[in-house]
Amino acid sequence: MDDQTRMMTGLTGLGGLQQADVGDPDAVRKQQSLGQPQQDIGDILQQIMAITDESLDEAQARKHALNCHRMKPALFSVLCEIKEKTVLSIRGVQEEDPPDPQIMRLDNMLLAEGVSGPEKGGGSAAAAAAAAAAGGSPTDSSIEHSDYRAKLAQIRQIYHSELEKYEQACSEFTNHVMNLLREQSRTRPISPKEIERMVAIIHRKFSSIQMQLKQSTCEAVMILRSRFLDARRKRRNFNKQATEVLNEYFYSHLSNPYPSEEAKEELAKKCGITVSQVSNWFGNKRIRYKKNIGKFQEEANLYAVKTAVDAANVSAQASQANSPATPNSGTISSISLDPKHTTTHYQASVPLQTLASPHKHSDRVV
DNA sequence: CTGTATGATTTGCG
DNA sequence: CGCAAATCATACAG
Repeated sequence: MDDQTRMMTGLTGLGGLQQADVGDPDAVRKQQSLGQPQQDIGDILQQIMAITDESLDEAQARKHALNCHRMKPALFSVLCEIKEKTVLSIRGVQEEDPPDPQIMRLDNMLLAEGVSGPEKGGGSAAAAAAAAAAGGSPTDSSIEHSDYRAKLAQIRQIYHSELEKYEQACSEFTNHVMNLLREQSRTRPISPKEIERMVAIIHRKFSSIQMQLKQSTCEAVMILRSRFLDARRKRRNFNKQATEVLNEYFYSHLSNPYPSEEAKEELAKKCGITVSQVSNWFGNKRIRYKKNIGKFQEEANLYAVKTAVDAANVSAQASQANSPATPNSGTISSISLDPKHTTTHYQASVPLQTLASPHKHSDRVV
């Protein structure tokens, strides 16, 4: 590597150890017997350089010979020292670790989508995460579309298994490299810092791979999401019975067609739809009714009759013929918009009718 | 294919 | 956050 050559030149430069009689294998023995350290060192270095050109067996033998050389420990320590310095300087130069904003964004998104969060956290966790992530995704907390969930779960599973795979591969590889380096450190000067650096490099590489994984997971989620939204736009009409139930409620509460949360839940259950669908329905219904009451006249009469029949069935309280007040009794109405009108009286303060229509109580009175 | 009905979404307000 | 209003995009009837 780069370090190695630098180290070598550094060393030779340091000691001025260039030798004339290089390349002669027999030189070692001659020099050894002569006991000239400088020559020794130069020669040893030369031999080290030459090792790559030798056959494996020869190289092995040479290596062993060098290892047993009496100068070896000293030379080794010098090399280590130099290496330490170079590695340190390299480290100093290229050590910067800014928390990548890109990866942070990906993390946040995955968390918000409930992909990387706690297992099967459910809508609440996802919503909370979304809220925390400030992204403010319009996550409907009551998404019950199992398709979407199933696919999201699938993505999550793939994501996690891949992540695990990478993590495992990373640690395996790191271990491998560390073992290798440790092994080599007996014959080659390797400082702990260098190992550390190597590990850091490996981790960086692997985390970049992980980022790619996160990126593509995000993309998959986005695609799924958009497709899901499209699918939601591909609406299906509610079945007849559901609209009937809804209409019944609407027209029997025409004076105050704002079902409470509980009422919505009940309606949703009865109709086999979600609470937000109930809310949508009432929102649409109110606005459309108000916009063109005439158009709904027939419908209104129809359900008014229905309600009247029901009311008659339930109780013979003729005293309040005016108010069809729901079977579940009046506790709810006080919650909604107009606290003032709790004091019995007529339903004069009706938002719908006040806004739109010349008061036509007649249709409601049956 | 066209017009209407209708569920869902967006926008803006309090 | 719940609602009104406007709007979108499809379903459905003719």
